[in-house]
Amino acid sequence: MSSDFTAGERPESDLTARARVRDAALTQFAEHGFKGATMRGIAEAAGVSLGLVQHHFGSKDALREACDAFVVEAFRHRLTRSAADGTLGEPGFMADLYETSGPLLRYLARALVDDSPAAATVFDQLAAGAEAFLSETWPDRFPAGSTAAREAAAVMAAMHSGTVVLHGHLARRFEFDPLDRANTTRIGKAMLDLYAAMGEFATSSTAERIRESANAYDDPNGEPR
Amino acid sequence: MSSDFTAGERPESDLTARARVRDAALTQFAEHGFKGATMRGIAEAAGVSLGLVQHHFGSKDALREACDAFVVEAFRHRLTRSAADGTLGEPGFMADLYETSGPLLRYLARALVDDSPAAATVFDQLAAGAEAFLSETWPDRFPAGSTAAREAAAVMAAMHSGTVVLHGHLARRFEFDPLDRANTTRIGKAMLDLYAAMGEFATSSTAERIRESANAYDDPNGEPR
DNA sequence: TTGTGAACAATACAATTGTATTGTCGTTGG
DNA sequence: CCAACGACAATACAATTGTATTGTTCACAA
Repeated sequence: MSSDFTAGERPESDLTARARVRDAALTQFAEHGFKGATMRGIAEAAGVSLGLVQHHFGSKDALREACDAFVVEAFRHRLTRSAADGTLGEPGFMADLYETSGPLLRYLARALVDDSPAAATVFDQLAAGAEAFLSETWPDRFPAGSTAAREAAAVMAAMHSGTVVLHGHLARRFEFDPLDRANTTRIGKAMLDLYAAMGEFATSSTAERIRESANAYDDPNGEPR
Repeated sequence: MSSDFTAGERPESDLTARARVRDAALTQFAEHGFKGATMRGIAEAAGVSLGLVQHHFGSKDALREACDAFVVEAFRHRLTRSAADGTLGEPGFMADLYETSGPLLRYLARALVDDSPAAATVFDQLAAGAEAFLSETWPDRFPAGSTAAREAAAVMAAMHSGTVVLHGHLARRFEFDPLDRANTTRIGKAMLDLYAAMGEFATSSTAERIRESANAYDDPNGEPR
């Protein structure tokens, strides 16, 4: 509640010990995974004793739940705000997120592949936001509540999350320091270029052939429903 | 070398014990992560003793390296083949991959976020394939060897990998069993629909405004170089 | 003042886990 | 025939790790 983890620089010392432990846990979980992170490692990173970590959170599972709740709340804030001004569908949204709250996103990336319930919640919110964006922008193609909108939004959420979860590999290919700011906008621009090109591909005859072969796979008899 | 892990059904019993241990390790590592998986769990899943796992692979790290090498080789095969017939850029490629070699992909998904060297190799091959696809399809927009091609390809690799790494969440939103075949094609079709729509967005005036604001961020002075 | 409880630390303990050691059995090469 | 070697198993061992226990300090209310 009272951590400025999401806002750029943090004093690191004026935080309550409990908040410092939670922040350290977020980083350790993100870096080594839930199993890989240790209570003692978290305590050391937070500059407190092992006993204090237990005193405030009880168990390792409870600590994870606290981290999950914190991340869910932080992203809910962020997502509702971006959904309000309609920037959620923009390709730069994810890159921007990574800039302002790196540790949070790295934790979320881990949680997404460990499929913790918190990650599912955030992903669902992301997909819901994407669905709203698609339905508002193209009401004809993605009617609100349609499965077309729902499925396209899910894919959009997965693909855009991919640029976050795989941010390390992306950075290696871009040849810049993954922690360096002012470089994440290049990812957003590359996404726009890619979308522009692949948009043509998706409406080409080649793509149409792919769609048909996919239909044939879904329905081998080729009969109309 | 002699495992048909990548080909649909596997007899599970006519494999050499060493291969069965490797296959079990792939599944266990994919399911619980490297730290979370245990030697004893792998031995039990393979139906052998703990001692045999050590006898064949020496240590847990060596076992991971063996898994890495196997996965890299399997994907190299698959990618070079798909690059040959030009299907690598098609949105259904990833979904198709998931169908035919699910355990392999789940292992790769874990490796990608644990950033093992093997995952980096596969991702680089994926990005290289995507770059070739882009440069061949749009030589004007993505000239071979240009940074535009390189960066767009990296983003494409990350986004498409996202549909694999986050396949569990995708399946939850699609409301079908992630292990069920004949459903992954719907992901490919949704990707085409999304690309078609976002392609228009990427060429809209809104996107152009985004590009400009990104440029301003890169170069606050706005001065020409 | 006193005592009550929270913040914080140090230690003890049992379970897990990777690895080393030792042993058995079947095959194979001389 | 037998020695050697690899496949395979059982056990032992030390290190790590989560958690329980106990103790200390200090603020604050009665």
